[in-house]
Order: sequence, then C-alpha cells, then structure tokens
Amino acid sequence: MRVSREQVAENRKTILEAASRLFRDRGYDAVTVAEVMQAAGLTHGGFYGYFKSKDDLIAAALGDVLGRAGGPGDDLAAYIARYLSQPHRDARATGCAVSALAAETVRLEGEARTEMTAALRRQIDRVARLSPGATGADKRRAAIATWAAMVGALILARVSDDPALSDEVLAATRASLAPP
Amino acid sequence: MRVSREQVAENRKTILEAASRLFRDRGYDAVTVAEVMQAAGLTHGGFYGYFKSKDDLIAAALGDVLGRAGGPGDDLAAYIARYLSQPHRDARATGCAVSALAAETVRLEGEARTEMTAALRRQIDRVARLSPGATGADKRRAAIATWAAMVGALILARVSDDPALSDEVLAATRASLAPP
DNA sequence: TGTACATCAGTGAACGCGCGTTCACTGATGTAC
DNA sequence: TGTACATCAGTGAACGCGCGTTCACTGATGTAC
Repeated sequence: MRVSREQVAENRKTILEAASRLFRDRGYDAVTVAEVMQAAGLTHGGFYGYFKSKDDLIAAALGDVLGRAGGPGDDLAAYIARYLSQPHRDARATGCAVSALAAETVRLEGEARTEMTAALRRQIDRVARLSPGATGADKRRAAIATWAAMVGALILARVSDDPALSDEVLAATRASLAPP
Repeated sequence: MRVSREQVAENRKTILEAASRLFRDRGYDAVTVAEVMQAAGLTHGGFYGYFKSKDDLIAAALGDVLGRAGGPGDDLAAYIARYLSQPHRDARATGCAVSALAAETVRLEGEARTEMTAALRRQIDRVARLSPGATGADKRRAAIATWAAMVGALILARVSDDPALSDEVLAATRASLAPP
C-alpha cells in the first residue's frame, strides 16, 4: 500500500541507518538486502524503489554515516581519548565507519571510494586545526599521522582476541598521541 | 589420480599462497574455494582433502602469510619507508596481510583472530627493539603507536581515490614517524 | 469542501545464479611379499 | 629387485541453499474537478 511522502523520506533514512549499522558490524558482503529491509521494518521487495542496487545502497549508506560523523570538535585530546576508548572499540556497529569499513572500501570502485576520500579530506582538515605545528603544512602533516594512528590502533585493538593486549594498544596509542 | 607425498606437500603450499594472495586482493567473502583451487592449478573438488572448510583455509592461509612476514629487520627507518611506499600501497595482493585483512578478521571468530593476535604481538616486539625510549615500557609504547600509524596510513592511502591525497598520507606519516 | 480516479510505495512469491560442500569414480603411488 | 594389490589424491558432476533482483498485485495517498 502506498504511504505518504513524509513516510517515504523517513523510511529512506531508516534504511540508510540500518544499513550503515549492519555494514559496520558485519561488512558489506555478509549483510543481505533482505536483512537491511527487515531491520528497517519493511519487506525486501520494496528495496528497489529506494536504491537501484546493493552497491548503490553501500555508497548512500557510507555517505550518510560519514557525513554525520562528528570529528574532534575543539578538543583534540578528548576526541582521541574517546576514539581510542574501550566503549568505542566494543561498539563497532555504531562507531567510526572509517575504522569499520575503510579496508573493505579499498576493494570497491566508484562512489563508495569517493565518499571515503571526501571524509578523509574533511577529517584531516578538522584535526589539523587542532594540531601542533609552526606552519599550516606542519599542522596538516601532524594531523594525517594522528588520524592514521587512531584508525590503525582501533582496528588492531578490535582484532586482538587478547583483552589485555587490546587495552594496551589503545592506551599506548593514546599516550603517544596526547602526551600529558 | 593419486600423487606423491612431496607433490601433496607442495600443493598445500601452493593452495595457501594462492589463497592468501586472493584474500589480500579481494577479501575473504569475495574469493571462492573454486577460484583458490584454480589459482593453485587444481580442481575445486579436491579442496576438502586439504582443508575441512573455507574457514579452515582462511585461518591456515592467514597463519602462513603472517608467519612469513619479515618485520623491520634491524633498520626501522628503512622498514617504515618501504612499508609506506607507493609500491607497497599498490601491491595489495602481495603486501602486508595486516593492512589488507585485519579489519575483516575482526568479524571472524576463533583461529583467524588468534593468528592475527599472535602476529600483532610479534610485530610489537620486533618494532620495540628498534624504537626510542628510556625503558622497555617506553620502547613498547612507541612501537605500538608506530605500528598503528603504519597500518592506518596504508589503509587510508589505499582507500583514497585521489592519488595526490594518497601520496600525501604516505609522505606525511613517513615524515612523522621517522623525522630526519 | 467533497468525490472519483490515477498514482505509486509496499508486499510476497518467484527467478536465475553462484556459492560451499559432497560423492562416486579414476588411476598413479606406496606397500607387502 | 620385481610383481600384485591396496591406498588415496585428484576429478568433475551434483546437491542444497541463499543471494540479488524482478514483477504482478494491493490499497492508501495525492490530485483534478
């Protein structure tokens, strides 16, 4: 049955949020179109009224979640502490989409890669404003290395099946990036 | 037809190498058992004489490639320069299995995670020996942050579809980790 | 404002297709004498 | 050392199954008068 325009807009948002949550949790390939639609409270047949393919959904969901990502605000040390925390490590489905999906996005072509690239550029700019350095180029260089270490440390902390080693990766990277 | 014991041992190595190359290039899910066997010059029916499942192959291939990974030797700066180089960025299929597969391995259970954790521990130890720091704990902390930045930077450089930004990520992280 | 009809979002069954896995068979290797 | 037989690595067809995608249909929404 037909639904109102407002309902359609709301459904689209619900689908995108369900998709980005499922993708972050389980990866692009392991999530099915039917699961996404079920998580959004719809039946899978309706999917192609919203997106023209699963790849199209991947790009849209990635653009949506990356666009809503907060960044460091105006306190870099607090941002680093939050990013490299145990709660963030343990909340893959609702956490940073870069750490969860960048490595898999490497294998995609087109729009999804472009969304990740745009997000990388935004994040470098945001971190650079708060980074140390005599010149803009110095700040930018520092920002890139900081962001790379944050993403790498979160991935390594998540892959470790030894909780002590995982905690150590978070703590050591935090200490190294934001010395007291 | 039956083949010799030596041939069996050789085939197993060939399968593991083909698998780890294909997995690094395209990810666990996108690679099929039939493709791995074809890349090893065999038919797919014989697969289950070597491994009891695709998951078993994933763990074995990961253990094999991570076990053969070189590490920094005795020159950390040269290792960083090689790791964060354009050739390594562009050679996903034959490059570091951690950057290529760690984020996907997060979603696996059991042996594959354990292999990644063991590799992480070995790598931290190897990098720590060459890292600056007054105490062993300081060296270890520095090693973790260095390795996290290397892994994160390679992933970010690979995901960027803008070659200039990709090169900048490599160069900035190199400069930050091994200041002249 | 109220009515009649056209539109179209959502449903659920169906479609090809390719996947992981199994299996009967083949024939070269390894072993027992 | 040579022969006869048992073993078993490899083959290729077949199996269920679940995936992305399509489609005829339904009925509430939106529109024209």
